[in-house]
Parts: sequence; C-alpha cells; structure tokens
Amino acid sequence: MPRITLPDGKVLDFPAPVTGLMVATAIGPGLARKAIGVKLDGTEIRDLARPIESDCALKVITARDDDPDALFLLRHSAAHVLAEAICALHPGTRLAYGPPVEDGFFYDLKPPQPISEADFPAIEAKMQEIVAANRPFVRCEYTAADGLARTQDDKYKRDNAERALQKGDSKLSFYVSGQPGKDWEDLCAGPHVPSTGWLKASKVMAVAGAYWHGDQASDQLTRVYGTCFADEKTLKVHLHRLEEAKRRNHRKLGKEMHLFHLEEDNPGQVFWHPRGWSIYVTLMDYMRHKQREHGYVEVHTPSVMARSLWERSGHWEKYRENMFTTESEKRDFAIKPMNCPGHLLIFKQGLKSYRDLPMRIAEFGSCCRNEASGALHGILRVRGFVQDDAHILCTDAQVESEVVNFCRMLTAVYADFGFPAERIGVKLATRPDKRIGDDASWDKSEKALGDAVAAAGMRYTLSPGEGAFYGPKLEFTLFDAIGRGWQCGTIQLDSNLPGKDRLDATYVAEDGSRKNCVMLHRVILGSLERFLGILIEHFEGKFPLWLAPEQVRILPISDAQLGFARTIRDRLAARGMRVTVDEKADMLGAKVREARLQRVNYFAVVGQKEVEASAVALQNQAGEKLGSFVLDAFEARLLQEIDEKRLPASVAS
RNA sequence: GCCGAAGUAGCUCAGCGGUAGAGCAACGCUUUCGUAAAGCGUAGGCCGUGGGUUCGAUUCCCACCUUCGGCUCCA
Repeated sequence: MPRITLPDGKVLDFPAPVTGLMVATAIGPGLARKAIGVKLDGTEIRDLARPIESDCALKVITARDDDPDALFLLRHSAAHVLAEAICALHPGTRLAYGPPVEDGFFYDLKPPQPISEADFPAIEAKMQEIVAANRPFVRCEYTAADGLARTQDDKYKRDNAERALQKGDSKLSFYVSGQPGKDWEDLCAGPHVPSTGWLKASKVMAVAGAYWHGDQASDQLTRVYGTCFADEKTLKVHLHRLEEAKRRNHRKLGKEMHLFHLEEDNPGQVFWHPRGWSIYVTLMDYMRHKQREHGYVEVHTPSVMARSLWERSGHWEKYRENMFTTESEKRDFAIKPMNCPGHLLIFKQGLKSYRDLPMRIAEFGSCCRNEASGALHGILRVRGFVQDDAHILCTDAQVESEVVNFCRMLTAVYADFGFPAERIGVKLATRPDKRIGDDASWDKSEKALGDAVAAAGMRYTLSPGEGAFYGPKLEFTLFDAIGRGWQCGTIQLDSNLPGKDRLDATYVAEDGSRKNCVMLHRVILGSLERFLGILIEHFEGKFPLWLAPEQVRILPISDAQLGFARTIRDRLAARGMRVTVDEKADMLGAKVREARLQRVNYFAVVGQKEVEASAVALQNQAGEKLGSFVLDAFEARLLQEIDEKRLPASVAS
C-alpha cells in the first residue's frame, strides 16, 4: 500500500502498487501528458510504467531542458534510438555501451564497416523514422539464466550482463523499442522515456574511437556521439554555442592575429610571433609582480639535468617514457619535465633554519614533456611550455596558512583575467588507491587543504581517489565566457620528494633537531601556452587593453597627416604603450575594417581637423565612436584603462 | 600510442586520371580619400613526404609525417 510523498509535501495513499504514470494522473492529467519518468527518494530515476510498491518521496520528471533528470532520460533513450538506427543500417553491428554524458550521449559499438560523418544523414533519417513511429520503450525482465542466454553470442553485452549480476542484480532487463519479440531490443538497466516520440530534438554529432572498458589493450570500438534535448529550440541554442566555440578557436585566431604558429616538422612546440610574445611577456611580468607581492623569490634552474638527479627524485623511474633525454660523454641527461627537483637543490644549498620557512621558490620554468602524439592539441597541450611554477617549502604546521594565502592570490589573479570567483570551480582530489603514507597523515593533509579553501571563502567539491600518489591536491577550474571549464591552477601537498628517501630537504627546528620539510607544488596559470590559448578563446581575441598586443592604431586619412600620426605614436610609445600607424594608401574605411578585424583595441583617426585641434577621433574595437579627444585626454584615458586592467564588457560580470 | 577524418598559393577554399583554379592578402602603378573592402596590373604552386599502378597521378593504391575529432595519458 504505497504512500507517496510529493515534492510540495502532499501525501497520496494508494491501495495497491501504482505506476509513476498513475501517480502523475492522480496529480493532474496535464502533468501526466508531460511526464517522462519519476524520481524516487531523490535518487532512483524510474520508468513511468514500472510499479512502485513501497512508500517513497516522488518527483514527476517532465520533458524540460533545465532538469538534469529529464535530460538523463531523454539522452539515454536517444542513445537507444541511435543504436537501433545504426543496427538497421549496418546489420551485424555489435553494441557495447551507450550512456548519457555531459551535453549528450554516445554509443560504443562495433559496426562491420567503419562509420564516418558521411553516414550521419542516413542515421539521422532512420532515427527520425523511429521517433515518428512513436513506439513505446518496453521493459522486459528475465531471470539471470534466461537473460544470460539472450546475450550468449554477444561478447560485449554478455560482459555487461555478467557485470550487472556481479553487482548484485538478480534479474536482467532488456528494453524493446516497440513490441517484444518483434522490434529491436537492447540489454539495458534503464530507465527510459515512455516512447520514442519524445526524442524529436536529437542529432548525431561526431564519431570517434574508444576502447572497450577504456583499456588500450582491449578492443577498439567506434563511439558515435549524439545529443538530445526536450525542445528543438534548446538544441538550436546548443548548436549555436558550438558554432561560437568554433569562432573562438585559438588556433584560428592565433593565425588570424599573427600570434604564433606551429611547425609541421616540430610538433608540439610553439613559435611565438611578436604579437603573441607581447602578450606572453605581459603575462610573465604580471605574475612576477604578483609573486613578489606574495613573498616569493624567483630563481632559474637548468633545462638539462643529469640522469642521477632524476633517479634521486624518482622521475627517471616513473616518467622516463615521457622525458626527452640526451647523452654526452657517456652520461645520460634529461630535459626537465618539472622544476621541483631543481628548486629543492637550491633550497638544500646551505643550512636552513625554521626561521627561513616558509620559503616560496618561483620560476618561469621552461619544461619539455614528450606527450603522446595523439594528445597534442593546438597550444593547449604541447611538448614544450613554461609554467608559473613555484614550490613552497614549509613545516606541517604552516601548510594550511600557506594554502589559504595561495587561494587568495589565485582568486585575485584570475579576477584580473576576467574570471571572478563565480567562474572558478574548486576540487579537492583525495587519496588514490595506489599511494604512499599512512591514513592518519592523509586524513590530516586532506583536512588541511579542505579547511584552507573554506578559510579563503571558496567552496569545493570532492574528487575522490584523484589525488597524487604522494598527497592530496586542490584543482582550480576556470569557466570561460561561453561556459566551458578549463583546469588551470593546482596546489599539491608532498612530503615524499623533500623526504629522507628522496631529496632530503631539511631545516633546523627550534629545538635544534633536523627535520624534513613538506613541499607544496603550485601553479596558478599553469602552462603559459595553455593559459594564453584559453584567454584567446575566453576573450575571442579581444584582449583587455593591458594585455593587448596592439593597443592603439593611428589611422591618417591621407599622407598629409602622416607626420602628426607618427608624433602621436612616438608619444604613446614613450609611455610604454603598443601603438602603430597605418601608413598604407588605403581609404579610411579599409583601414578601419582592417583594424577591427585585427582586434586592435582603439583606432584613432587623424585628418586635417584633428591636426588643427591636436586631437584624435577615437573608435574602439566594438565599433563605438567615442568622439574627439585632445592628446592629453587621450593618453590619460588609455593609461587609466591599462592601470585598472579594465575588462571588456563581454566578460565583465 | 590507438580509432576515424583531412592535408592544393601567405590565408579561405574549388578541382580529381590528360599543361593547376578563384577570392582575399602580397608586390607595382593610378587614386590622397572622414569611420567595415578604391581601380588596374604583376607575381605567386615538388597539390604533405616516399613508394606503387598507369603511356600519363594533385587525382587510384600502400606506407610514413602532420593536423583535426575522440580514446588513453596528463608528474
């Protein structure tokens, strides 16, 4: 006799087991028409047609794009429609696994022939056919034996079934899209929407490879990505957002704006052009300044270090495959993939007292890592990069305050780049299965990091098991102007590397004894290459004035104003600004167009009128005409905007 | 590294067994112009690299390199 509690607190009593649909109907026929599933006790999503036998809290899930539960149901069901369509078009296709994911769903399968984008229109047409037929999703349950028998010839489904049974399920469920025995079926735990007709706003997005169980040594499968929304309008918005991401692509903008290039013969290494390097240097200068403010000392350590040092640090053993190595006079060397050993070697010079701690050692460390060729990605994932790296050597007792300090510094830095607190996500990555150190010390260090984040006024979520083998870490993700997340900053607690068995970094404590330091590895921007790539996409190449490679372009109307234009350029350049004059014989319209496309922040038109008034007619990148400015006012305006690090309206919140 | 797709002028792209095409950019000349493209002309190519098939390959086949989309990885 189930007693159902609704979200508003109302209680419905039923004399016998009911289905979600019956509950929805009891609430109202309108709701029943819109219902696609129910959620029990805030955890289990269930088909509308399945019986509910015991008391529970129940939410009716309707087809809405702002409800993650609804999207889960729609996308999980759309994955079935996709799989059915592919099976119909490519008989002999083996199905593996088709879950909903962020932004859509995928289905891993093994078709007899490769599937490519050219097949999408046919797949989508078939899917629309299945949707138009509006066939019900019917759940069929079998005993373990019967269910296993149904998956007998299918390696992947058999494996899924066995895993479900291992997990403790007593029955195996299949979902038929239509009539059992007649229509397509798939082993699946569910849940699903009532019928295929709900899945109108679906689209096949991409095809890629994937491994069975994510294991490189296992079968290679074809992964077909799709997405589905409740409303076709939301699908359009989603597709529009993808277009937007394409427009912001840092590789495209980097080329258009002459920031950098990548050389085919030298994969994974960036050639920075004058304009790109200008931004890069501004980033470094800025961080150098911030680090000084926060009590860091800057150092520089060798790019190539001997194998013996990497053996002592443990890197040779663990990361040998990903290190570039070289040899001289029969000794092995490696190009540094990290800066920490070098920083510890600096720390170890001379005797350190507890009074010297914490010691914050920073370096714009140029590192090389031999990343797998397939992992390279524009300037976001490269083999040669520079980090705003630093290592804080301190005592256990100092960890928490150092982390608080770091979080505050990081928040201030991110805000200057257009990522205010609400655009920062924090994760605490805790102890992994494979780890060193006892549980008591893990308890202590995880708590220290968590407390520090809270003390800095930030919220975090847990990322269980994702910590480094030597200690927990905090990971900071930035959400850009179109909502994409990029992990940048991190701080990791490490007592392994400075420990006795590794590089043995010690200090003399108050009581005269020698103690080992603990170390915090930390970056804020991370790889400058990557961070700059993210900034390009975040700003769509329209950098704030303080970062912009070309802040002002003077546009003379005719050659008669060239001299005046050059005078203005020299004057602003003397104040440290990045200014050019467009000396081409083009007409003004062409010069304006060019300047806007190049994303120059300000363009100052000078004609006869301006020469006479010693002024400029100003326009900004957005195309707003700002009127006439005499030179003093013009210069003051620019300097103030640079000084404030003012952000463009597109990201200011 | 693995799976799929792609690589043609500086850029964006067309062509696809028979002498390599456009627009923009560049360069030259004319124009000196008031807020998103002045006009005319010139030059520009180992059609990613290597092999094969063919009378003939940018085009078809194979291998490799690089890039892109994923997977795996990311100290």
